[in-house]
Amino acid sequence: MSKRTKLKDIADQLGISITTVYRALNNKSDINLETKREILELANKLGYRPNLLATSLRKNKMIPLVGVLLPIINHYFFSTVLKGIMAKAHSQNTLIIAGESLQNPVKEKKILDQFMDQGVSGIIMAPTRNSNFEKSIIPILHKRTPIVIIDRMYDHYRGNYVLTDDFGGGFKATQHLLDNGYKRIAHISSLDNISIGAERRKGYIEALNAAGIIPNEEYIILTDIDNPDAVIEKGYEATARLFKLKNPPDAVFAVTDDIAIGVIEYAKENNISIPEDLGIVGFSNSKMSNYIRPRLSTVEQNGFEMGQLAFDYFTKASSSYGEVFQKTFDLNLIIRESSLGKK
Amino acid sequence: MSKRTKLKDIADQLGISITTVYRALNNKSDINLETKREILELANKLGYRPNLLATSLRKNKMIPLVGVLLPIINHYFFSTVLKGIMAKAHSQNTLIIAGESLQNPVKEKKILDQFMDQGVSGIIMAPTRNSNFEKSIIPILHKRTPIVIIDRMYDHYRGNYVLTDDFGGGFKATQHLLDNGYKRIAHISSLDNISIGAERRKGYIEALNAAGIIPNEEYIILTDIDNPDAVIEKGYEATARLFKLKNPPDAVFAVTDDIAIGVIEYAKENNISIPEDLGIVGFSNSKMSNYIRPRLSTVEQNGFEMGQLAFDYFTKASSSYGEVFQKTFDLNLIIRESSLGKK
DNA sequence: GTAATTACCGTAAACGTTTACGTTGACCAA
DNA sequence: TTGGTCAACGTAAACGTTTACGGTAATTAC
Repeated sequence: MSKRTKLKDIADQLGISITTVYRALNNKSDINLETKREILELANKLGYRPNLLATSLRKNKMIPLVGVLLPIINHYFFSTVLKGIMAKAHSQNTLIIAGESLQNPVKEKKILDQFMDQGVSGIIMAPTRNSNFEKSIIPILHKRTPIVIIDRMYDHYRGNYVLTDDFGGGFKATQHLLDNGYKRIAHISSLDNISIGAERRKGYIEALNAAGIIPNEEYIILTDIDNPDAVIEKGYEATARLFKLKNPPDAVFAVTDDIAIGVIEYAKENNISIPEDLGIVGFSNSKMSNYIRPRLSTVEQNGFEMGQLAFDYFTKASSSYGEVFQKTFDLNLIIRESSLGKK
Repeated sequence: MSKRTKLKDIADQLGISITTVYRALNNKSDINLETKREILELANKLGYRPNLLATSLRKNKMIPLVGVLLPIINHYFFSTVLKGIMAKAHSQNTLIIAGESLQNPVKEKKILDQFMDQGVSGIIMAPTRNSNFEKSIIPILHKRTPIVIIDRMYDHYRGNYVLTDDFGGGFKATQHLLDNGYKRIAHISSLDNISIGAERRKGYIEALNAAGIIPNEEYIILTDIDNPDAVIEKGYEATARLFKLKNPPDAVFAVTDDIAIGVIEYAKENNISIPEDLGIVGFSNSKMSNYIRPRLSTVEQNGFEMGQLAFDYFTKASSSYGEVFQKTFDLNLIIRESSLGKK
């Protein structure tokens, strides 16, 4: 593998100066046409490509670059977050380098390192695990690169973030089911390592408590939602477990719309009618939730808006010293057919 | 706006050398603890951030960067393509800068320019319009940056690409409807500016011709699918138009799953039973297509595999002179409930 | 006492491109 | 001849960080 050719290589081979070569390649004046022709020919032969690091350094102009790290890319909510970030970024001539952690803390760390190596001027990320805080975030803070956390939270994080009120969302969803007459409300949740799952579960439990209902351990199922292509299936399986209980639930609050769709799939196959026999509420207002039948009641999450705000926070954080920007969006319940109450 | 502080600023203010400042900020040895403390304090006060251009230039280390430009980001097919590209890229320590053209040729050109300015070592893109070839692509080829076109085509493009056989897909879908007894098959297509729409439409027409059926102009509706959030609605409207005809169709081949879902929505609202009164086939095998009822027959497109191959082609093209890599995937029909034949 | 070690710090040259400025020789006018 | 103009090219200093190498003073060893 030969080294990359630079101006000096061309200059040396032709016995002329770097400046002349530069002039030829950049259409500057003060150069003989014949010389120029020779230079262009050799440059082409050697496959010369300017080193943009040197160029930008000298010209003191660098396109700002922001790293965006999300757990899953081909997922409606996260890809919409990315869209929101991009909308703002493009309007400010900022480029986005995107990475997918696939819920893998090792991969997350590696990508963040690459972001830093590449010289991003900021990072917007949804952490995979609650446990990766020190390894992933601290080193970045130490290099004074602005971070904005989105959607998910670390316990000890005190920096910029754009979150949603997952607790409140879980609370509202559960209370809505209670209000519509459902008594035995189950909850299909994620494993403990993801903050959003824990928060929504807390909201669910708190809503039950507020109604004087003692949460039933059997009604809470923790399931692995790491693999996006298998989540619906996971929801199906969890529902199957719930309906094997002596006293099955009459409603399910699902931590995710995809889980809820799995619940619906199970109900359809087993002739359980929704919402009469089983009320369902999902989470995120995915595109699908509005077109499945019965149309799925869900908690609205505006990924686009969140992404835009996250980028705004990055911008602000970049031009301020130590100031911290934080926002937790309230979540609205979208009531559709799947939770309209028992017959 | 004050200038960005550099090592020299700190060195001057403390009356020491740049090297010492450097040692303090990078945890090198050969430095007095007290000096280090002073430097860190001042650096923090001045908000020092290393210039990563200079760093990378000096270290002669630059992480390879590939620009990926897609029409829409929060769309199942394209986000899955992106996922495929990333899977390969991450495994090879390559970073991805992603852009969204939103079907806007001006935006497309601008983002491509930014990619080049940033110094990408390659570009993978799905073109927005058939018309933007010269403005967008030629300048990149001229700079000898490898390009891989994905999913969509330019008429005069002769470089690397990863496509699907949209013509064949349209043909198979239409023929399948014919085989299942549908006679009056309509087609909801995209506007002419997008190559995939034109190809699928050709396949539809060819299949009719092969069956000895003269395509009916009234059954072909061209609709704008640029705005992803409105596509389902567009499908709904197009269907409404079809059913206002004296002789409405008994089947619809939709250029997109989202369009097909709009068709289904219309059918449900108007008590048109699927597949008995109306057969439907979509395109792309979106996640939703398998969970909507009736489950949607569709043409399978493996975005993940396409993305992976596109990245492989970029890699190959980078290390070869002039060799061209091209692949057109055959498409399989996935037969589900929405096209099972007339009663 | 001298020699060797150590802790701390500075000098200067890189990385590749860009640019202000200077130089050379040719040509022409007076 | 002198002076001036112009085309064509070169010199050298930037951009900010990194690093090989050298230097000084103070400490330790013998």
